[in-house]
Amino acid sequence: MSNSASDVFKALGHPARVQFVKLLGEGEKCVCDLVESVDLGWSTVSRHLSVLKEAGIVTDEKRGLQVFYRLSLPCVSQFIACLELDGKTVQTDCACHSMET
Amino acid sequence: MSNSASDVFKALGHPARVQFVKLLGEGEKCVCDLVESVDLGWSTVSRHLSVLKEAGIVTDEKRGLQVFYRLSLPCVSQFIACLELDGKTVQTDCACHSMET
DNA sequence: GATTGATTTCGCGAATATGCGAAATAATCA
DNA sequence: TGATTATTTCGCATATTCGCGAAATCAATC
Repeated sequence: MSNSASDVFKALGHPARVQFVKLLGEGEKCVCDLVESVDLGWSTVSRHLSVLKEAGIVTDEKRGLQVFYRLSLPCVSQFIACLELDGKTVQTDCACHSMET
Repeated sequence: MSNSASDVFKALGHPARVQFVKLLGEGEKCVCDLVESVDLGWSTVSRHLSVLKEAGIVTDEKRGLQVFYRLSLPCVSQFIACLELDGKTVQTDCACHSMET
């Protein structure tokens, strides 16, 4: 009955949040970078990030004045790439839950 | 801007729909099977299935009186299994978009 | 200690999703 | 043809999500 997978999916069910995960796939970013990448206000972006955080998809760390976000569920970023191959190709490999602490 | 990946995620962002995808991972099922697997009325289940269909995650086929659903995006079912390993294990492989027509 | 800069929280109205029962379809059978 | 079974569509009420601007935090600096 308890379906934590659906919480992860729900958290990813918004274009801005997918966009953030894609960017974070390149490495950590501060909120300012993420705000720039999307046509939304700071408060809205912040809320989207907290949704991703609650779902366990990202973590944040405050350094100085800025807050940096990074992917904590790297397989999500790979799965997105996978979806965007759009039915054409057969797949490589999927490193769900890579072994970071 | 157009983020079809987020449409797939949004479609999966409900426990019943994840449940259906998991069952369909075992093979095709008629709507009656899916209704049984969940505590919701027929009309609700039917709507959930149409959400999955619109997102390209399942296809349906009518045979006689019954409608059968099957996964059209098998990697989704694998990704769910992957998520449910819950951070413990390193991953096998992810057959996104297997080569059915 | 007051100010500045980066980010989050709050409260709101508007849009969307959810679940239901009733009615509509569609295929089969008598 | 009319009844039966399986499923979908519709309309409604409730609940959740979205995006915004204003106000609140919080760390660094003056």
